Amino acid sequence: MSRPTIEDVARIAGVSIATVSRCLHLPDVVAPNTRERVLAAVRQTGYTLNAAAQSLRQRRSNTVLVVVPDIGNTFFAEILGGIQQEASAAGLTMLIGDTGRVKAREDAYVRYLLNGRADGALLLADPQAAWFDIPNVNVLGIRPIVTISEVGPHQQTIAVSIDNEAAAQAAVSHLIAQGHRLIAHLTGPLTNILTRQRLDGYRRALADAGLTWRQDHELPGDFGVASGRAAFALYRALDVKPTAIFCANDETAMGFISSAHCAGVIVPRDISVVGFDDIHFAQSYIPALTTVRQPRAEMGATAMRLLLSIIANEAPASIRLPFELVLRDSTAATFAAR
Amino acid sequence: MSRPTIEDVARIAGVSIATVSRCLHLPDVVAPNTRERVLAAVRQTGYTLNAAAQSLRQRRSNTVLVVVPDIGNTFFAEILGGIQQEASAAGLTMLIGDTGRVKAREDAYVRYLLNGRADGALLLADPQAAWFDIPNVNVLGIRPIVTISEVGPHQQTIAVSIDNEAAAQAAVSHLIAQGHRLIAHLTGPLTNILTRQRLDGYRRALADAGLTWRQDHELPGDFGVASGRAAFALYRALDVKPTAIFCANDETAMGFISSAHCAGVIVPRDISVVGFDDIHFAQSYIPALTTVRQPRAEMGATAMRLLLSIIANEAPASIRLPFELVLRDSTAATFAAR
DNA sequence: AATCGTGATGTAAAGCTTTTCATTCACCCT
DNA sequence: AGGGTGAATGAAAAGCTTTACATCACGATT
Repeated sequence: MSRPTIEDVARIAGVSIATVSRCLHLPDVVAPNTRERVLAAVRQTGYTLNAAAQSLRQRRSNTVLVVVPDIGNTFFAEILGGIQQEASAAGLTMLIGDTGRVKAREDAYVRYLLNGRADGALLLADPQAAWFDIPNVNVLGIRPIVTISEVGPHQQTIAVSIDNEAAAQAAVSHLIAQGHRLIAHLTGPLTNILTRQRLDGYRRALADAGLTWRQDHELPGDFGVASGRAAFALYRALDVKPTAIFCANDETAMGFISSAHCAGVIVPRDISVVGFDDIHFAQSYIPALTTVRQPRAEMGATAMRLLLSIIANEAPASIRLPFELVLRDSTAATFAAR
Repeated sequence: MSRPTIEDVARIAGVSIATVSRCLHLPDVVAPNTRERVLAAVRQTGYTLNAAAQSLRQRRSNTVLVVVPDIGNTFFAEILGGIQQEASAAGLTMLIGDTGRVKAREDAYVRYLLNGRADGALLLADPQAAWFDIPNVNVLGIRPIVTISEVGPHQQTIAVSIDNEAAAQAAVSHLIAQGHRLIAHLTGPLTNILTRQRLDGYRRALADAGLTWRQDHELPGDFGVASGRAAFALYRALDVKPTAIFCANDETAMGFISSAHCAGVIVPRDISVVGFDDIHFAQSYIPALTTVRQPRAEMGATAMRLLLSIIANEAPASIRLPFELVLRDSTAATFAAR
C-alpha cells in the first residue's frame, strides 16, 4: 500500500482535490465545516504532501543549500547559526552539504542546485571550486549564489567577508606595539586566497613599522593542528628566533602551542602567539588565545539576506563586515617594553 | 526565458524526449551518432534535469538526510564523514539538517523526510525528539530511520551505538587501578539517555570496587564548556576532595581543566581528569586528554549501511560497536600507587 | 523469399500538486 | 420577482520526467 495522495483525501472528504489543496494552504478561503471534514480525512489517511510534485508545480523548493568544505571545522558552526536564523524567518529549510574538499562531492552539490532542489546556495567553500567551471553556471546566471568569507577573483559573485588583510595587519601591529621586533607568520595553504590576504597584511604591518622581513620567518602551514606542530619544529631550528608568531588560524596556533608546551617552551613567556578566527575553544585553551574574531553569526545572517534579495530579483552588492582583535593570555609585552 | 526542458533538447537534436532521457541514463542503448547529437544539444541549451520531475516520477530522491542536534559540536563531524563515504558509494547525496535542539526545526526536517525529499534519515538527535510524536510516523512505518549513538526507549528504531555504561565503567575502573579512591563524576544533562547510562557505569565501577558512593561527588553538567567551569567551582567547595574526576564528555572536561589551571590547580598532579568522546582537540589539549574513544567514522558508516538495507526492504538489527579507552596525560597514578 | 530477431527510436501514460477559470448556489436589493 | 453579488467549490491544465510498450527498419537464417 503506497502513500496516500491528495486524491485519496479528497475522496474520503467528499470534495475535489482543489479544495483539499486550499485547505492546506489557504484555510480561510474554504468553509469551516468543509475544512473540518478535509482535515479529518488528512488525519485519517496520514496524508503528507509530495514535495516533488509541489516543487515541480511551484518551480521552487523552499530550500537553501549551504556548502561547507569541512564540517569538522568548528569555524563554520556559528556562521551556519546565523544563516539558519534568517532562513527560518523566510520560511526556508537550510540544508548543509559537506564537500570535504572533494571535487566529486562539490559537483554533486552543484548539481543539486542546478537541478532545482534548492532555490539558492551559500558557499563557504573555496570559490575556485567547481562552482565556476560548471558549464553555463555563469551563462545561465539564474541561480543565486552567495559566497561567505572567501572572496575570490570571480567578481560576479556576491560575497560577504571581512578585510582579512587589515585584520592581519592589526594583529601584527598589536604585537609590534607590545615591543616585539622579530615576528614570524605561520601561513595557511598558499593556494587559498585568505592565506594570501593575511600574508599580505603581515608583510605590510612589518613594512609599516620599518621592521625587516625575513623569508625564514614565514612558516608554512595548512590550517590544520598538525601543521602547527610541524611549524614549532621549524621554529626551533631558526637561527634568529622570533619572540612572537602570528598564525593564520586558531587551529594551527593551538598545534604550535601544544608542541611548545611539550618542549618546555612557555607561551607567552617565551613566545607570544596570535591566532585567527576566535573559534569556540580559543577562550578555554591554555593559555586563552589572543585572536582575531570574525562576526560569524552576522556574516551568515547577512549572506542569507543577500541571497534572499537575489532570489527576489534585486541586485545587492557585496558586503564587508568589521572584525575585532580579541586580547587574551597568549600574548605579552616583551621584557624591553614592560 | 526559463530553464530549458528535455523537450527543448529533443527538438534541437531532432529526436524524441525518450531518447534524450536514455542518452542521459542509459547511454549504451542509444546509437553513437544520435547520442552525439543529443549531448551537443544538451551542451548548447545548458539543460539540467529537473529534480522535482524526476523525483516525482521515480518516487525517490536519492538523498539521505542526517539530522544533527548541534552542528557546532565537533563530535558529530567524524560520524558525518563515515556516513558520507557510504552514501556516496551508494549514489546518494548526504544532506545535513541542524536542529539546534529547536522543536520547530526538528519538525521541519521530519516533514522533509515525510514529504519524500529524502529517502531516509539518520538521527544523531535525541530520540525523544519530535520524530516519534509525529502522527503516523510509526503507523505508516514506511520511512526508514536509523538513530546513532543514542538508544532511546523506542525499541522499534534501528540504532547504532556503543555500550555507554560499560565504557564509563572502564574509564572509572582505570582511575581506580591507578590508585584513586575518591572519584567524582561530572554528568551530562540528566534528561539525556547517554548521561544516565554513563552515570550508571560510574556508579557500578565504584560499587564493584567496593568504594563508597557520595552524592556530592556527582557534579551536574550539560555537556558544555561553561558547565565544566562551573563544576570546578563546586569541586573547590567540596569537603572531601576527590583525586580524580570522570567527565561525561570532553568539552566539560576541558572547561573543568581550564578553570583548574586558572586557579593554580594542576592536572594531573592535583587531580586526574578523564573525558568522553575523544573529540578532535582532545589530543592537542594541554594536558592531552585521557578519554573514551567512540569509533565515530565506523558508527556513521554502519548506520548508513543499515539505512540502505532498510531501504532495500531488508530488516536489519541494531548494532553495538566497541569503544576504546585512550590513555593520555590528564590522568596519573596516585602517590600511594606509584 | 519469407520469417524472425534485434537494435534503435517514438508514443503515451503516469506520477501529484497548484492554480486559473468556470460554475453553482444562496442571498440581498430594488 | 429578477438581477446582481459574492462566497464556495469543481474541472482541467500545466509542470517535466521516466518507462512500458509499440513500431520500424534492416540484416540474417532457413
